[in-house]
Amino acid sequence: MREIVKDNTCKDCVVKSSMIYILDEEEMEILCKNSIEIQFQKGERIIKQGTFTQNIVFVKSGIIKLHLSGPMHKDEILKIEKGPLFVGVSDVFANKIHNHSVTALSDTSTCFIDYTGYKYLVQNNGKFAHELIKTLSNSIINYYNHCVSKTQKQLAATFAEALLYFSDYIFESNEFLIPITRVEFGEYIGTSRESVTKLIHDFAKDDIIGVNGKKINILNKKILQKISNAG
Amino acid sequence: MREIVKDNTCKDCVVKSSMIYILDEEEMEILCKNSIEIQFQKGERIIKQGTFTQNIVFVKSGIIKLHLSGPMHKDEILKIEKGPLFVGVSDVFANKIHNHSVTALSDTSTCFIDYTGYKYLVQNNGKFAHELIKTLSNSIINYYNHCVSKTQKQLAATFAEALLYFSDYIFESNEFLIPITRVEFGEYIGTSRESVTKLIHDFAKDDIIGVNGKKINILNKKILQKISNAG
DNA sequence: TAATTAATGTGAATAATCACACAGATGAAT
DNA sequence: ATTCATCTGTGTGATTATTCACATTAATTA
Repeated sequence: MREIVKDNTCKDCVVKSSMIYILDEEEMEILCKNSIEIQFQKGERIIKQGTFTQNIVFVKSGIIKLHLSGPMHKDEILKIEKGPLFVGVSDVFANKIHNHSVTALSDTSTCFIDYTGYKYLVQNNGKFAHELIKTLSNSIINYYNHCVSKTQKQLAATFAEALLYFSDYIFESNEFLIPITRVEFGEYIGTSRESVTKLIHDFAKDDIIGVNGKKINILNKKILQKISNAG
Repeated sequence: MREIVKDNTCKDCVVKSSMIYILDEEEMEILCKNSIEIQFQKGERIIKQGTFTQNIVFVKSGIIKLHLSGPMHKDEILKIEKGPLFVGVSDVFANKIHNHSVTALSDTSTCFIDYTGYKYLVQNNGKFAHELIKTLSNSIINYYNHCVSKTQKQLAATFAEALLYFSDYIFESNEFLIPITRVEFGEYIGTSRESVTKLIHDFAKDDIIGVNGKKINILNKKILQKISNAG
């Protein structure tokens, strides 16, 4: 973990979320004073569940997971996402305590932003608030759909969907390194490590994917989509 | 379904959400012009998934379900809630189309509010926006927790949790009529109708609950909580 | 490099869940 | 009252997924 403090980081930063474009220079200054740029290595925790909310975290680049230790103290991955995006926002507004953790799945570049400036802008810039509400709303709806899909589909279909998510959204390539272990993959699609192993081998056996450790090759995306849709 | 159009409905309405207290009289007028009070009977659909978003719906009183037809065209109940609360908010801000349905589980009194006034207030009253953001944030976090709990707990624990939810939150009584059928209960806790039947009978056999059709009597809440927590 | 830990693969046994079949109960519509 | 559709209870075999017990292979560190 490496800290870099700069003046006017945000103004000069090339990575901007859609929410930031709404702000003028003065407002950006409000948001960014006391902000700190921090780098995380793969595996490092960015936000820890149960700690007090002090910052909104802007993930400039990198792949991250949102995960939650459930009632049985078993970890579950809520979402896998990539920068640029804000994380920790709902916790800041809902609670004094972070509801879930955020961990880097690749080397990740972030800005920790003191939440007071963020809250000030929400109350004083209607467009900023509106943009945030849109983001939160989308987030809810996506998670509703994700959850229902996971519940109703059989394991193979959920697994296929996850592979397509990596291929089409996260990496935008048919060849990639899975950014998580088999255990984590189980925590993501709601099954055991062993079942993940078996699914991978079943799919490889049918020449749907090529596998070499963490390296995945989508060989037949059509069938993958068919399995995902068939449920 | 019965429509009642009144002038200044909201101002004189005794049922108010926390969000409404923020508004002054002029702002309430903005929100409520073109609002229509509509009554729904048990079983009637209030919002239909797939239709265009035109209104925010304020549920004044009554029990409702949010439900979503999933990828396999199987219905799943996302949430069971009671008024007063707003529904349809995330859909209005995220999309042109309703992502999920809302259906009355008891006779329900609502106000349909044209969303343009609502959006105007979000952009021009920072406190209103802030309050909405808090509500949405809480909603996300609750659903994260709900979902993880449902995934990780065994069926009996999820079922026990649902009974406690009805008893402690929805009805605030140890004796109540389940507001849903066995099929819907399955759609809510993620199992089949048959399994719900079996769970009910198992719990009744152990004298944890008394059952007579839809009528439920919580006989031993301690054990129910223990089962829910044990996972 | 050896020692240690974390991650992965596999088959067999076990458990959970589903799908179907059939019967009875309830309730709304005519 | 009669009809029809929906809702409910219960058992059974089939299907699906989990767990266990190891074996094996990276990855990390002393």
